[in-house]
Amino acid sequence: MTEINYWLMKSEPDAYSIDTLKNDGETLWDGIRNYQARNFMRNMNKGDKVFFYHSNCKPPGIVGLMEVIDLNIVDPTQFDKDSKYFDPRSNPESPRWDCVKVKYISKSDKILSLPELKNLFSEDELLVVKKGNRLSILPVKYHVAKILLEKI
DNA sequence: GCCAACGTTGGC
DNA sequence: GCCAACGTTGGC
Repeated sequence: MTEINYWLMKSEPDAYSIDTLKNDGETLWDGIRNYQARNFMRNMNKGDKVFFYHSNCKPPGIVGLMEVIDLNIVDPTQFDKDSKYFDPRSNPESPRWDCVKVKYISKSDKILSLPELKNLFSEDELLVVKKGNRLSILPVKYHVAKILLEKI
């Protein structure tokens, strides 16, 4: 019996938006080049739910929900010289970066904006409301996730 | 192992 | 555009 956990993953809508995911159906969450964020992905299980967060836009906030459907996938962009995520220090024998595959579940009727999230949760409850937090993948506590699921 | 310089993220 | 936060790099 594998535990279902909850996460939040950020993407700039100009780069990859909830609408793009809705259209694609599923996608590889590649291009993560931060060890902490990568390690969170390594802790994911199939069936985990992920809140999709639009960052670096107005307003930033949660815009939908997705689900983890595949694990431990070698990130192909690290070997692609034409990719902005190319990593010359990674090699195929021991890939440095991996990722998960997610599928679209739902898009919110209305964005749950960062100011609203700050009203609902403290920094300790939900890391994304913490000032200066740059991590693009964050765990979400169960009791927080339950509240979020009712609001998106 | 320390730390200064530098780069990136992302809200405002 | 500014800047706070903080990860990464490289010299020593």
